[in-house]
Amino acid sequence: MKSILNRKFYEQGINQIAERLPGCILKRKMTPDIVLSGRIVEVEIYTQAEDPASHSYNGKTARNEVMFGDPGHLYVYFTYGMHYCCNIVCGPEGRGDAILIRGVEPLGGIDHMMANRFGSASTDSGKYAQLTNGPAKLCQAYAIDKQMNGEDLCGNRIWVEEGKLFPGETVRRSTRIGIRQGNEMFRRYYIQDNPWVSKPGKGIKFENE
DNA sequence: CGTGAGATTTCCT
DNA sequence: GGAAATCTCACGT
Repeated sequence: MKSILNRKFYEQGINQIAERLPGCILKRKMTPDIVLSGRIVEVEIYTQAEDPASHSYNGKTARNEVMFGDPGHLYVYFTYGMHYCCNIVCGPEGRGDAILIRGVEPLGGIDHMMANRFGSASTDSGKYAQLTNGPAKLCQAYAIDKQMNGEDLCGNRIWVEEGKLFPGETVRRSTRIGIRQGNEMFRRYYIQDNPWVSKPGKGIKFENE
């Protein structure tokens, strides 16, 4: 069993956390017998101070207050009237900084993920390819909703385990997806060519091109 | 392939 | 009132 990322990990600088998260394993215990797991392949940074795209940019509200709390907790928000997305709160406390998890590669509990997303376990390869390659998709697969908002990632319901990149894998950076402001910053980190990375829309710029 | 509508919460103007 | 850190489905090419 790999080691669980501890509070110290989440108290690092947010850029360093974002660089290290790809390759790490997101796990969620549903029951003592059912643990969902997947490898993080894509994240985005949002910060309060200089980022107009961040929910925290205009200060604390009832919705975003978790972002301002202890690092290493989960910030879950509801958007577009339909979807939940989950973030990892980063430090320091009092500042609204967090990292959005945008894509994971399913590893364990896949039948349960399929049931959470499509209503029943399925072997449909088309559905499987759409299981967790987007922020709202992976939340649905992991059954993460507003009840998980504020959940401690150093607890025993949901956590992240240490992971690494395989030989040949590279973390690249680009501008972020689906935002109108702050879209000049290279704050999206993803494993190049991994099929579970969400599809970039138009207007995305890549670093080193 | 592409575009567009609809799901309907939370926040800001 | 309108936009938003999204996704799915329908329809036209």
